[in-house]
Amino acid sequence: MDNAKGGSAAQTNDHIDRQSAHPVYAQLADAIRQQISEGVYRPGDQLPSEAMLVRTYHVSPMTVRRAINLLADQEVVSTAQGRGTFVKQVELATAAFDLRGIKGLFSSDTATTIKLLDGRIIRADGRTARKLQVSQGDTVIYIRRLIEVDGEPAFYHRGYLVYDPTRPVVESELEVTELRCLFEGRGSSLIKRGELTVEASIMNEEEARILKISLPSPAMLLEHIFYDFNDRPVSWGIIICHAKRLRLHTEVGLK
Amino acid sequence: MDNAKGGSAAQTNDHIDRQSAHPVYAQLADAIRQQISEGVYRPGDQLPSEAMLVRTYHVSPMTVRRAINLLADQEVVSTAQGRGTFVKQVELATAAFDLRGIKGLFSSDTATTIKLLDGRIIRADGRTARKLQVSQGDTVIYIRRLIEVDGEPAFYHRGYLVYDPTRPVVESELEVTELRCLFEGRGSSLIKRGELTVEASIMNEEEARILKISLPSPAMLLEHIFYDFNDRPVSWGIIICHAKRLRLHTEVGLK
DNA sequence: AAGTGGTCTAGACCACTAT
DNA sequence: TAGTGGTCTAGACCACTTT
Repeated sequence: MDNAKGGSAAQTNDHIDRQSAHPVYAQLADAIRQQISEGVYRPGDQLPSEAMLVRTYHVSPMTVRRAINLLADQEVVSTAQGRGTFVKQVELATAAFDLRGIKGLFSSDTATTIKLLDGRIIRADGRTARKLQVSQGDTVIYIRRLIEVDGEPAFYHRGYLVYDPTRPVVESELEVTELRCLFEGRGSSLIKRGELTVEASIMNEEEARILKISLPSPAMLLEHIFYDFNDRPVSWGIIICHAKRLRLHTEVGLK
Repeated sequence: MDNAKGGSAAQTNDHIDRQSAHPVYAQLADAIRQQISEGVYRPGDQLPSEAMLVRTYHVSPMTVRRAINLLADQEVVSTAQGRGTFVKQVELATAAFDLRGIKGLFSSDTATTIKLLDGRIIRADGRTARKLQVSQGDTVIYIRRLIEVDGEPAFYHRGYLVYDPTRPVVESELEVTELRCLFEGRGSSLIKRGELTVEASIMNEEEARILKISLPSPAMLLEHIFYDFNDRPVSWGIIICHAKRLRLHTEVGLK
């Protein structure tokens, strides 16, 4: 408005498109992220104050706030009350690996089948009893599954479920429950939370035979345990696969 | 206000404390999360509408919005324009493992030392040349480090840095740069982004000797590559450790 | 005292979904 | 058409940091 005179100062960066389907706060966040990526603002640098951004981009304080919050959530900037907003340096510790790769195996058009190798009632040994918070010797359901991808054995799953006489388990259920559904987010609504641990391992003879892999072979081991809404364990188990099947990859910093 | 009559209907959940240092939006998010955790709202259930929450908790629409956004970011609920807000089911694929455990080794009071085993200029082999985007045979800096925790060998790091004649590397720098700093978030401000890959492996003879581990041994392998603000590779390397040193753990769902 | 981020209001308007 | 989430405004007030 007030730059009628001295026209040459036209900025190239205050182009917020009000007509766009892309929200203003996201456009603003993108604009700032872009400038960081281009090196306009370097790690450690202070960003323009929120008031300044309000004037520069002609948006309301709340909108600027939201854009900054977005960048802060993404670890791109950090804010300090009373001091300012600063560009963050790359921090390895915040790198996060996810299991979206595995999800693809189930949800997409990949030919993934789950074979039930074994499913029977056994008595819990010490380890299983501890994990499922039952007494040693109590009956639990033991299942072994083989997940095949494109006709090749890929994942070998051994799991233990608490045996609930009031809710008998149908065998056909076992084949799909708890794995495909959990990865797709259609998990049983009985499950409130779970814990996952990933660890490197060396495949043993049985695992190698089932997965048709020659020894010795590095393996990735995924242990999982799920709890219901009473915080009681529901199931515990281990998924094992060849190291190459479960490579965790992530990126830090800006693209 | 309008519940002066029929007093018995006093809710136990509309207790937003305006005096608290805990922001209202966070208190509201906590209250909703708590009710989900208690089973008041089950996975798949629809939450009260935002307008309803405004009336129930006597806060402004923006504040409700922010609370819901928080829960949506945390994968606790999902929103659908025109339909409503719904409680999410546990989804394994969104589980994210981070490296905060490693950070603790460096930043805390743990006795962690970094020993430079080797640091010299070599000619890049095919693999290194490809990773660092230089020509095969070009000079690169090769370093080997041993990270000891509480006097015990813990991580073995082999890295390659592009050799920049304009910015000679001091040996003492090598001992700390790029590792401690990167984990603590005080990484060189020259680095814009990086890629990390975690993979299971079996320790080879050299690695086992340096880490003082008997073979055979499962190992976790962390490959990393960093880029500068010109999107040119700066360094590439591999950190290897015993499987038990790098166990990735995470939780899904609600506590 | 001046400048910074942090929260919150009380609406308005829009886009989408159901009926 | 009514109800839902989604965005945005134009401030106000507060807490904190720096000078």
